[in-house]
Amino acid sequence: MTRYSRQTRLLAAIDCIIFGFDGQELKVLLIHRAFEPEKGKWSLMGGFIQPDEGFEEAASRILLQLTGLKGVYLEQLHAFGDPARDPIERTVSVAYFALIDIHKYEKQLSEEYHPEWFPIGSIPKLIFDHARIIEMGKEKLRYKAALHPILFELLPEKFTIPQLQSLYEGIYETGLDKRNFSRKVLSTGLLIKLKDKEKTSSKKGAFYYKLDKRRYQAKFQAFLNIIPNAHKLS
Amino acid sequence: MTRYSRQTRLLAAIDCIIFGFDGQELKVLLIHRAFEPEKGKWSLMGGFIQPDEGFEEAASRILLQLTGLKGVYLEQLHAFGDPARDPIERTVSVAYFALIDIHKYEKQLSEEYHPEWFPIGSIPKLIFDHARIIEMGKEKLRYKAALHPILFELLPEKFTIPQLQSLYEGIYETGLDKRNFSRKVLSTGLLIKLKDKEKTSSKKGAFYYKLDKRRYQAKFQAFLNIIPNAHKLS
DNA sequence: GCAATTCGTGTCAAAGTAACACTTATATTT
DNA sequence: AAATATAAGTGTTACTTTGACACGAATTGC
Repeated sequence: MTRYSRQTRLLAAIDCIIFGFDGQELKVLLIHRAFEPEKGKWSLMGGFIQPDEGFEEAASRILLQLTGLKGVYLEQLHAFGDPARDPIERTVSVAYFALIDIHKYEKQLSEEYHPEWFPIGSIPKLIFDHARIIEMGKEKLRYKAALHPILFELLPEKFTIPQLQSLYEGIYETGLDKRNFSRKVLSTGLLIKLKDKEKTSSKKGAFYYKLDKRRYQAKFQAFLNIIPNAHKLS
Repeated sequence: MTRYSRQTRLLAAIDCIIFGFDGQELKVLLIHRAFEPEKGKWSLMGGFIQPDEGFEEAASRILLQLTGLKGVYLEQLHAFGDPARDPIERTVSVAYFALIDIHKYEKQLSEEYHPEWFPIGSIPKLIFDHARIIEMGKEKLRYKAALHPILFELLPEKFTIPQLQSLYEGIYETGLDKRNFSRKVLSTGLLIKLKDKEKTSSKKGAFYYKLDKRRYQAKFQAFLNIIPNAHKLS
């Protein structure tokens, strides 16, 4: 026996939602689709799964192609299998989302795709079901970030507490009390205070912190509860 | 343009983890695989995705085939894509998990598969990567049930609070204080007390409750936090 | 009518949460 | 050099939630 008989075979693709944070709002990196159909339209970065390539492997490859980045936070979001989602030929898509430091991304790498960052609230019209994929990705990011310290993946190695707070405020589109916020994040024990300050955004300057990577690994599953009333989230 | 050229096509299957609760422990329904390879070995219930069939649709079909049940709680768990997971031919699997009332399941329906319930702690050797799929399913169920009221799906329409508590204790393999437990579940406002009692398991008898379906829909996203120290879960 | 069993409930101390305002450090302006 | 403007950093208090803990109530079988 070498194959299963009388079964339909189909294409499998990976699509990546690439999230970044510019200091103000959550953004998504989109490309101009490189081939027909819908060539030139806005799309998530994606690609077909190659023979002998696993899903994570394919997702990393695609991410590397567009951003030049390796070792990035990458998580499977959902598999999309509507028979009509690609009009040319049935293609299932396994969607991943990646969290990257937006400053590490070098635009010039990928001339071919003319990528651009879009605020999560102003996504252009997208091909196929990519709008729905992004919607689900945004929800999962909010959900997960309310419980686990993953948003650090969107920041540079050194960051200030006000920057971290802006990030949470941007993701949840809400204001947070800075006294409560700082008390909570510091109480996790995940942050190490550095000696230098970030001075561009205030006269006084804010101390830099970095992640305590050992504890980050260990406490990853711990619930942060940064967001008051996280249970009211959709 | 009718097809994408130079891309490999592959098989796509659905596998279903069917969870049930017998009053003592969490169980999984397994079958004897019906065809080669590994014919007769223990396996999750599954099947190939048919042309023009979406994932949820396929998962429902497969569940119906084995259990005769419709309208069951069904959620996508994860897509598995290791190129070598099926030795015959590359097959990706989209795994779903279902929560059913174990008493509604009628064994005789599915002669073909010789299905059996196994306690989650005593799963036999399974084909392919099904052991890992179940492991992930168990974790996701625990994770999700700590935050959302999904375990009701495992109980009959009418149930008592002691039964509900046994369920939580079974899922989390822990003991719970009945005073605190009852206070918490009642405070959700999801339960409606009925006038009759369940009398088989105690002399005094325990009042039946049923779910308030309106509030269940509305509060589904609400965090229950039934499990003290849920953040210590793996 | 006595014993045995499981159901059902209340209190209290501790921890966690959310609301709230002022001082500090520094750069810029006058 | 003094005044001003700006964002950083910090502490207290009231309230809510949590977890630990024990006994009376209802019923059955002996």
